[in-house]
Amino acid sequence: MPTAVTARNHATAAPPRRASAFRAIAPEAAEMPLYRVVKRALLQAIEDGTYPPGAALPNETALAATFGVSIGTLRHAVDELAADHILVRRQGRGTFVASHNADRSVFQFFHIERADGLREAPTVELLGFERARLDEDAAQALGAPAGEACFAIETRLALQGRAVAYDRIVIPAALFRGLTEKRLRDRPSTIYHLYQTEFGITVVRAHERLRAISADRTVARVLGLPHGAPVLQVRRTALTFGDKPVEHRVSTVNTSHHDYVNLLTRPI
Amino acid sequence: MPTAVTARNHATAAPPRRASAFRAIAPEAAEMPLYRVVKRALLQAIEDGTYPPGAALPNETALAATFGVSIGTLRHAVDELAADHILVRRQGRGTFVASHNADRSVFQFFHIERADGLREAPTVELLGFERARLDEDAAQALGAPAGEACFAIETRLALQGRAVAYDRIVIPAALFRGLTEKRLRDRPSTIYHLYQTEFGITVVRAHERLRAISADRTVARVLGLPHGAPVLQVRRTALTFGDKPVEHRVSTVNTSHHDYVNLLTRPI
DNA sequence: CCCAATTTGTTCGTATGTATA
DNA sequence: TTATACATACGAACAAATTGG
Repeated sequence: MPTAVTARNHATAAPPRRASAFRAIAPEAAEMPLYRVVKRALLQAIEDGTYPPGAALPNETALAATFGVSIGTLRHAVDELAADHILVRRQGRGTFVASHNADRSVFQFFHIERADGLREAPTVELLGFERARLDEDAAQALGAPAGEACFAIETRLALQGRAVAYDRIVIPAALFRGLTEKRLRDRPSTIYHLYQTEFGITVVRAHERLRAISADRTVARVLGLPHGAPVLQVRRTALTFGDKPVEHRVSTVNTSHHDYVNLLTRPI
Repeated sequence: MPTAVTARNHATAAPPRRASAFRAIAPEAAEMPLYRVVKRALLQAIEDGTYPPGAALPNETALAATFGVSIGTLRHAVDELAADHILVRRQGRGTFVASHNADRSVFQFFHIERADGLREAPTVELLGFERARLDEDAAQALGAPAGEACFAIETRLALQGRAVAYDRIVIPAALFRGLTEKRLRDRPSTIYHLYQTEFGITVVRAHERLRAISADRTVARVLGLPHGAPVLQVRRTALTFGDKPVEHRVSTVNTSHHDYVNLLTRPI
């Protein structure tokens, strides 16, 4: 729950701007603007489950009162969280914690579309599920020691019945305690939705590094390509709050009929 | 020059919110919020050269007065333009029209970096320059009829002396009247800086479609790769204001030692 | 080195418009 | 229709960064 703080009066006499009780509980934020302190507090409340995914936040007036800031300052904080896809605002309804419905996962994290521009959600087929140990690459990506316990998941993604990508996913076992092949197979929605609803892990952003490689035997078999065919390799690190890595994924994509699409910067 | 408008008083009596002279000069914006009308007017002023790249805008108080809006509304408009990299704000100095210095071109439009994460600006070598006619692909990307006159430019990009990318650039001749190989070769900075300073064309964003292909003879020769090696093909359409396409570029990248990097969403 | 002027950044508060249930 | 919530717009005061004297 966000900490209640005493209201401050800005225009009069001159209460020192940095002396609010609110700031006192976040000493590391000493020289941070107030709206950013509020943003952090909201993030913290989302992380610790005070406001779970899909939940509505209190209205702006109430939130501002809770934090002891003006509604303008509160809105500034919420604006940034909305820009980061952490919150979703809906006029007339409220402000909600973003949840990993199919749309979000597809539009924010899935970048493959047909060469003619048709965009749709892939069908996912589970090819493998096993307990394993982090190899060097995955360990580095996850910021964990090599050899640590993990789950290794393999899936094949298809668009219009055509196999398009072969994904090898590595996630730390410590974060996903109790994951079983059955739970993974029976998930009703995307895998990021499963992370969120079953393990309380919300993927908020990711970075990807791409290169062209030749299909090895495994890739060729899974994607139905000739051995040695050029394929796109996408290495993704998915991050949760505080830029903590929670998933390492290597996608190998057949780009004969599909493209990886990158829309740079925001539209005007 | 931004059009001066009579100031409106919001809090009192009740002058109809939609009846300002400002709105009257932009009838298509009838149902657009005021801050967005201001944003469009600023964009227009930047496009038509009232505020050229690098120029300082009048200060916020003056701009707000010019448009006849409150400073909060003016700031809302400027905020969005800054988020779009059209304007750059500097506390204590002013607000400036973004210009295509090397940094901007590199950080906003160049996505190749060494596999170990080292990021630097490429050295560019001009391989070819000729007048040509738009082929089907380029015509579609540029939204122009095939066969129209264009310039076809070929460059090789190197990082630390190693050839990394082979770029084929197509730009409409009509937009770049007077471009010569010498002017291109003698440019002091990036090619987008040349577009901006010599032809008044500012690239504000772009979209890219990526796929893996096999190096043909030309690519193999230019990049020093074996024929058939897997390479990354990046097809970029660069856009200016109003999402008007101004450049079509096909980059072919040797990703043996470098990656194409995509940082998804904004940092928190 | 410090001071004053200028400009954006932050914060406050209030009133009204618009979408939703 | 009414109530609620976010969206837009107004205005004011002070903080912080920059520049030039």
